[in-house]
Amino acid sequence: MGEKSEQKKQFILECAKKVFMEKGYKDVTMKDIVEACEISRGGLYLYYGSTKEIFMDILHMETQESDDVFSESMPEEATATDILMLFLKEQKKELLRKKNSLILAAYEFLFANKLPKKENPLKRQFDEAVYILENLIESGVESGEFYCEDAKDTARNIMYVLEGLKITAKTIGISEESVDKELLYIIRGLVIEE
Amino acid sequence: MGEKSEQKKQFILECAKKVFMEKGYKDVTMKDIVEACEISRGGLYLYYGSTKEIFMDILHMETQESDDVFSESMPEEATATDILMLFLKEQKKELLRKKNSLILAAYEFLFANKLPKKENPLKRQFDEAVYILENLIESGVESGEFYCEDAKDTARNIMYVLEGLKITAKTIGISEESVDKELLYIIRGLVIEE
Amino acid sequence: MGEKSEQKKQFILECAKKVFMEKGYKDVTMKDIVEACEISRGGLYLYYGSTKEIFMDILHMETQESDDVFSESMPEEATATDILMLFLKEQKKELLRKKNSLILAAYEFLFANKLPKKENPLKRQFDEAVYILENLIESGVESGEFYCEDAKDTARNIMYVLEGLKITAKTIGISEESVDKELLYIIRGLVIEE
Amino acid sequence: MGEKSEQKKQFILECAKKVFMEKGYKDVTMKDIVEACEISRGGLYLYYGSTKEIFMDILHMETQESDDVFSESMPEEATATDILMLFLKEQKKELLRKKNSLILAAYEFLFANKLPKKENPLKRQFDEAVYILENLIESGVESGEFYCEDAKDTARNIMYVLEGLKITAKTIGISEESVDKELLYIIRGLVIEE
DNA sequence: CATGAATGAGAGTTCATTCAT
DNA sequence: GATGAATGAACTCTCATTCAT
Repeated sequence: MGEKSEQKKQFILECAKKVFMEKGYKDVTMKDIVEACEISRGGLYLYYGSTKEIFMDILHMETQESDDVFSESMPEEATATDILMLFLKEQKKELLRKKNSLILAAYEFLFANKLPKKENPLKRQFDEAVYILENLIESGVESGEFYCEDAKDTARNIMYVLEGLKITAKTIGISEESVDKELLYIIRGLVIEE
Repeated sequence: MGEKSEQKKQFILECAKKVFMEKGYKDVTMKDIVEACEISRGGLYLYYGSTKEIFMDILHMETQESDDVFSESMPEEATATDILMLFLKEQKKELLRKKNSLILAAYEFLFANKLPKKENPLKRQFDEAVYILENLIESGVESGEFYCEDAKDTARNIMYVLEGLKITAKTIGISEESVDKELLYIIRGLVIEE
Repeated sequence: MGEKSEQKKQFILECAKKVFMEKGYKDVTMKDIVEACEISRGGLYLYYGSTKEIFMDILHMETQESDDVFSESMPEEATATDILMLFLKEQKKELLRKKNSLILAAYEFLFANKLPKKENPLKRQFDEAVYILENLIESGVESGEFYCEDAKDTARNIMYVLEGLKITAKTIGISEESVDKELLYIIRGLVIEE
Repeated sequence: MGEKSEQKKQFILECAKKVFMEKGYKDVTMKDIVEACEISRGGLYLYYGSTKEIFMDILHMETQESDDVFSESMPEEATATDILMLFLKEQKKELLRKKNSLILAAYEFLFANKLPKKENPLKRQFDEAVYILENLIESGVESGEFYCEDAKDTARNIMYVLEGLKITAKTIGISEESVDKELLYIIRGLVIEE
């Protein structure tokens, strides 16, 4: 398969992604994806043999693209607090998003397919986020903005809270107010108020 | 439906529960449940019209039974710390359990069926746990065991962390060590060390 | 599955047999059989999971029924020569039959599925025919009708010739005249002419 | 089609032959042959429109090449008995061969495609073998090695036995011992023992 | 000539659901 | 009430065949 076929794969992934965002993982059939791509039944099978294959590629694609939150569009003189606030705001936006989210599909996928940790893109994403948060916290401590005994432990704790909020949002539902309250709790545990 | 029919329903729920624990929610077919109950196909339809109906009843049944953690087998003279430790230990046991858990099925179910908050048994369960934790924390503060500015906020935070650990365990996997570290983090944030 | 289901199976086998006689083995699909039986797609799968299963049952059924050639409708005073002639005549009829024959399908089936000898109904049928022929020849020798050095060897040889005629008829074709000539050759090698 | 194209056809036939030897006739798809030839899907269709066309050409090719058994490597002074023995030995080798045989594919092909006798290469091959055997027997009779009333009839009979052995080997299976016994039976019916 | 991506028909198989008994 | 045979819709997957390049 040459370059062209790589383009087609990309095209399929884009179309399929919409389907997964709409229907989650388990409910999606090859037929759904065929229809979303507006290609033929057999045509899809030239590139992918199952929804699982497709979803794994989407997951890899997605987790590659992300984490740019921190690097992108951040002014030079931003304080650690600024960055933390921005990060949490992004997370809030993501977890309150009703549509256009792959989270549900990703969870469903991981329920059904226990990946070895090395190949689990969400594991990588989680660990990376912890690492970045840790550095951020340390820099905040240095600059006197934050108080924190162990940056790594705190970073991890924040991530678990965020995961908890995410799954809560998707299962029992959560109000924006509740999210705000929780994020504030995090911030208050960290930032030194004057 | 008479009493007899209520018994039969109970019987079906018990059998179906095993299936859901085994296979999650989405993969379970009426056929699976028929086979687990060793009743006839038509027989099952006399009581339940879909796996969804069945699972909803199981969920209600389960959330009714639970929360006994706190009330059961707790000596009179137990301190708030004792009770908290016991609670967290229970949670740890639950979230590390590989089999015999309905968590996955429940998540899958809630992904697929957005219930109104009032009817969502997991919402009730979450709120109850928060309430109980809150009281526990307050009593710990009163007894001088804990330090805490806002018992309700802290209780909620702990619950989100636990939810985060639960979903992490089921998706990207988590080691017992990591769980312990996190629970310790919670305790250290609360208990006044001498 | 009770008695009723056994009847249904019989019914399916009868219908399927016609299909196999028509189309051989490999070309027959479950759909063909469904249509021949005039039942539903899923209905067939209640009884048989593949054309292979069906054909094996047909083969067993068929080889059970046969070999009655010798026992049926044979007058008491029939000589060995009479019986031999009748047997060969039956064989001739069978091998010249254009339609209504399972031979082709059976061959195709055995090409594709190497059965262990014990389970191969054609093996049993062949061996039985050899045995019966052997006894017939011996009785002919005793009565002075036949000359033969070794009845078993001769019986076997005759069966191989018949097999050769059968496959020839089905592949390169054979005229009735050629069959007659060959059967005559067999008879002349056995019967003592006056 | 030029010479070059004829070469390509030859190449395709050689590759396809291996596939047919491996899988028989019916199971072989154009895709299989494309893969075996390592050419493009469309490329194959430039030369052949179906597996049937391909197999017919292979069959013609094969039956042209054969029958060299008698002509090849036969010493001048060989007796009729020597030659007969060699012939039967060759036949035995062929019919016991498990792999690398087109017999099965040829049978399957002829089951599915009733060729007019003139175009049936196996018919030609059979007739030629009868003719050669007939001459051999006559020469053996003349040299006093064989006893035989009608050489043509005997030749034909031998060929049917061999066909019978061949199909038996491919369907119900046959042991080398059984083949030997049968070949011995043929020889004893012909050769004058001293 | 040669390529191989694309198409769509068709086979296999599984289940939710019904219904005569 | 209870049964389980029967139905048919839906999905997966594979190929023969075509056609733009």
